[in-house]
Amino acid sequence: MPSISISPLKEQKIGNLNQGSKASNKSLDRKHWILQQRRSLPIASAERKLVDEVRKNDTIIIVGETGSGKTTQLPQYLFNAGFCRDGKVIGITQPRRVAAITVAKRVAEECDVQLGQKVGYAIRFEDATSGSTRIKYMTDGLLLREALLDPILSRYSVIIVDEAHERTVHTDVLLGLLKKVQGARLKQHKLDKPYANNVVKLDNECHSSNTKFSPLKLIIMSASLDAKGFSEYFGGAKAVYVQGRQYPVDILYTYNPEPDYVDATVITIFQIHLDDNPGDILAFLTGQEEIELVDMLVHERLKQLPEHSRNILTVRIYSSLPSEQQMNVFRPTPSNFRKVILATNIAETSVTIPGVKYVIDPGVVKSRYYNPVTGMESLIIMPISKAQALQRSGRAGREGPGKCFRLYPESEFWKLIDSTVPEIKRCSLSNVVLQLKALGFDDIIGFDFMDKPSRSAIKQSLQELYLLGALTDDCKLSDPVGIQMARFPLDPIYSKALILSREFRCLEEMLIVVAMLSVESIFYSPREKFEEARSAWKKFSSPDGDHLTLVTVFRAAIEYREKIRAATNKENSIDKSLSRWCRDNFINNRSLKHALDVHSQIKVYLEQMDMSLSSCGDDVLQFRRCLTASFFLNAAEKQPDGSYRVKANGQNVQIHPSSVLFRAKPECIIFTELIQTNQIYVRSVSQAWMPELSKYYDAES
DNA sequence: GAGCACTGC
Repeated sequence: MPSISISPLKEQKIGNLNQGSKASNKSLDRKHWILQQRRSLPIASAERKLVDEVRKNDTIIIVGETGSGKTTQLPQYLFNAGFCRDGKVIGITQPRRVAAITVAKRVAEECDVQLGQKVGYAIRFEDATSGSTRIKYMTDGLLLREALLDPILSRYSVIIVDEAHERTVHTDVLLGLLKKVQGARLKQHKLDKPYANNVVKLDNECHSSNTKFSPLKLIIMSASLDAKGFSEYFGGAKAVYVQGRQYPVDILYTYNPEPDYVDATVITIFQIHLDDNPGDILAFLTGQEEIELVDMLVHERLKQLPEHSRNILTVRIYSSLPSEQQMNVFRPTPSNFRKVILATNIAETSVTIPGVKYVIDPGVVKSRYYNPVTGMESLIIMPISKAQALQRSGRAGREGPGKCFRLYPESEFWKLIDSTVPEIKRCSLSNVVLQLKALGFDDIIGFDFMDKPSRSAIKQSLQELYLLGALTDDCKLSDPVGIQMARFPLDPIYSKALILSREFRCLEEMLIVVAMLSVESIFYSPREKFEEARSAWKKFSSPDGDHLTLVTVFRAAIEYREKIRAATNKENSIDKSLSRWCRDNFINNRSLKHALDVHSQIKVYLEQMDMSLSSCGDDVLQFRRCLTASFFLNAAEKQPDGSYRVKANGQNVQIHPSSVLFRAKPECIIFTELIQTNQIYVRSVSQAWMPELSKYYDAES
């Protein structure tokens, strides 16, 4: 693999970005400061070299550690070098929404333009771009959606895939797609012969609309030091190394393996607190329960310390925690206190907490595991990868030299796998397969993935899509069902439910169900207020099951919001009131807001497809029929012992105690979630409608 | 009568 290294220390003049705007002294100071900041970034000295490399190569890999400035600077360098001529756009993808927004804001400020003009961003539910946008930050999933409408991504001259080392499903599918697009555009460019039709088929002969396309420049940016995999995948693409800005972190290992990492974490916290210099501690744990346990243990042992040593403040952070409580980690620590942050791997990449000097890494993570044979997903605690260990220790060196305590011997570290198994190899592929089919790739097993998912996982998804009617007998996308399904940004089974519910005249109800099922748990119950929460939920509960219960919650929220809206017009106070309503009813505010967003987004899609919202009103049976027809793959029958047998595969399951049907135990159920913890549970359960069900399982009945 | 890492369209 050819590669070059770039020294970060030499300074070099950078392009003129402040294009003659008059400003006050204060903002001149700010601009001067920004320019200073930009010039001092490690990447600044490499501007000319990088631009040269991009000119010379169609694909390059940029390896840059945190703090190198690659995400904010490179697009500006390329813009100044003329890569946006003829109105072309530089697109930069991010795995996370927050990153796309914050980076775009920063770059807009650096360029001294209004956000949404020259520099903009686009994420689901939010488009801050315009016709004049030339540097566009977006989530990788969104670019995939864009490709459905414009398969050769004709607006873009350059696409930068950032954080590629994270290897999310979206990143992996995007890499495969971009490779094809690049090939197709190059071929077209060389042919130099415009085609009349507007059909593009990427996996075969390249056709395009009657314009000539310039080649697509591809830049893959990764923070992991090993660029080999990316380079090989892109035919030996050149790798360029850019140094980061990171303080040294001392790595300390234990002499022997720790039998109980929770206990070892608590001991290490106190060891640091009593023996080491001031500085906050970040401890990585696997989940909510473990975090609560460690928090309790720390406070217990704190009582045994002399008064003057009790100056520890603990804060917890994990994703299902309400945002107000998440914000606690950013509150300044009282002087003389040491902050101990107990976090899941949300603190690995998504949230950066200032002030951390010590990291405690027990070396484990809770991770999703998918069994393609049973189609079941479960969460298991497993060892992290070397790359992950590196990422964790790096959290101690953001502001100064730090220390990382790995709660395992060094010999164990070397046994860890190099990098985390890409998500695409451990999740259901139904959505991926549907998207690829819609993009024109018919041969999924032969698709050029960077890491191929297992054959059985692909076959399982093809089978499911076929049963849902998205694929024809010869495995092509069906018209119109498959095509419509691919358009919805939903799980394929939910898309199918929407399409079916039109026939059953209950699209309005199904749209609510699908929106509510597409988000994290709607119900929020703090452990200490469990009973209170349960009685608050009672008023929403429906005897028919959890799905109509969700409909009731959604409608109650809308009704409440409209009532407030009638009284005040201020969006701000409407939001506040709705938050209060959520708190009073033990509803997760963030999840509900998300569901409202999904609901309105899908509604627009439905309108575009001329599917009008029809309601079944009080005809609950009609809704149950539709639910049964949509989720017949998820039907289960009661067994003599009160457990259930899934009709499609004979799997034995239990109704989860959180379901409204937990006690009622009807003869036959439909479920929309399957989860394995101590037992195999189904959640979100409704009564099936037998006559409808027998249509799908008539051989048995 | 249980407990769900983290993202994303």
